[in-house]
Amino acid sequence: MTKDLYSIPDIIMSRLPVYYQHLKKLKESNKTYVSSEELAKLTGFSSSLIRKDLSYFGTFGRKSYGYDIFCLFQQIRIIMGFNYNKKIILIGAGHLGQALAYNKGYIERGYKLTAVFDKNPKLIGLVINDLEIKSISDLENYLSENKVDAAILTVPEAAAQKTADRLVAAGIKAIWSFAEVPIKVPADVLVEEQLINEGLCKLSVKMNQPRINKSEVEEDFDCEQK
Amino acid sequence: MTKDLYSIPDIIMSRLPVYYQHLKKLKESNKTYVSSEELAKLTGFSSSLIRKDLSYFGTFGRKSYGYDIFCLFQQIRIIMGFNYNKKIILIGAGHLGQALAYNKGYIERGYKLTAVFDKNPKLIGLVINDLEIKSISDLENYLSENKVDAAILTVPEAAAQKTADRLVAAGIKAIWSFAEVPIKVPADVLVEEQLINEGLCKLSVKMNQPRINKSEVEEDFDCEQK
DNA sequence: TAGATTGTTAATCGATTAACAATC
DNA sequence: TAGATTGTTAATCGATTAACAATC
Repeated sequence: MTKDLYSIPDIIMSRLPVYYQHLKKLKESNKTYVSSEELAKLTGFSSSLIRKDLSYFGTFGRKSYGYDIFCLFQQIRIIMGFNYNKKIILIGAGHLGQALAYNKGYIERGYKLTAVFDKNPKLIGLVINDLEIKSISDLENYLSENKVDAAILTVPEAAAQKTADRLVAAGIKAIWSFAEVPIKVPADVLVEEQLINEGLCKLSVKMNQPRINKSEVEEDFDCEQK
Repeated sequence: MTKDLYSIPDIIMSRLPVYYQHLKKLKESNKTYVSSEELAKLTGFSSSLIRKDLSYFGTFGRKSYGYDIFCLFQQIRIIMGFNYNKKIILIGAGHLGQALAYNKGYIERGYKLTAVFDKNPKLIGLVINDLEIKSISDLENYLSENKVDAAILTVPEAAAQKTADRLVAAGIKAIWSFAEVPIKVPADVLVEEQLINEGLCKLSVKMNQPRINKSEVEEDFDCEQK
């Protein structure tokens, strides 16, 4: 029996992509079941935590067998909304934008990239991954004629807020933003800020731990308040 | 007085990039101080949590003024290790790899991108962002002659593990992996998995909430155990 | 001074773990 | 059957919040 999925806490939601990734991999193996202990080894979460998490989604476990890999995978897809078709557009066809135009992750997550926009006349008209780059001046027109669920924002920092404002004004309710600068939107619009360099930060923090432990920090730093 | 920085919990560490991003922005304004209440509005964290977090790093706050923006910014840079110079290389010059070669985030975080490698003969020799793409067969040779602190892994999924193994064998201790597949490394090697499509997942989950709340889920799904 | 805001403590809240009965 | 492993409860652990004295 499935519990009220609406009540699944954020922290569990944040582990879903990790389960998804590993189950996808497991699905390709010839195994049918996976135990919480095996998932623990793969994910780094404790087996106890995994059993607790999974119990939110229903009862896929069979005592002494483990979890049905395929069922679990399907259910996580449903909770994450991957089984629901969504249209997404890309604003900004610079280096990162182009890489995202070639991203293979859309389909399996239920997204279809339907249009790419840019401001640069040199890019407009070029075709990337079968999509012709449209002029950003056509944005409002396009959105009035096509139902679009979300937009990817990969414009330069300076243009990010203005472009987001245009998207919101044109009715977009979800933005995946790669702008390094935080953007402001009304409360009914979802923004997912993808700090692309966050991984670089985390790596740096971890590489830094041994040095910080030797506490050369205070010496380096002469900005303390008295 | 600064506490033992080594003991800063992961959860606080994970908020550092957010503080960093907002302080960087604030630094450009003409303000000298920012209050925990203002930071709360910007970050979405509670002012109480922010004061608690910041108290770990030292005493930058002045009662009735707030926090010295520049000092706080500097200290967070130190904790994240941005003031320490690191060399990084890029393996895989496909669409995403090229976008990362043009990424402007390295310098301010103390990284310098020093080499780009690829397997594809059509790419080898091309210059992207002033770096000539080298053959992956030169990897070991390059690493034996150059001190490198970290590697960015943007090779296709199928090559990810093997390439990671080569990097580890050649002495690399930190990998920023964009492979969609989890990679295995020895315990003394740091891996930061950047699930590029995680933002897409999060967006999807949030867009899905209203529908899930109407609980069409159980009907959709006929994979339950009996 | 009066108002503002920190730094910190204690209280609360929530998440994780340990343990084990149930059972395949 | 005996061994394995879930699902769940209670105990623990850790993180967040509320509150307020200190003080600029």
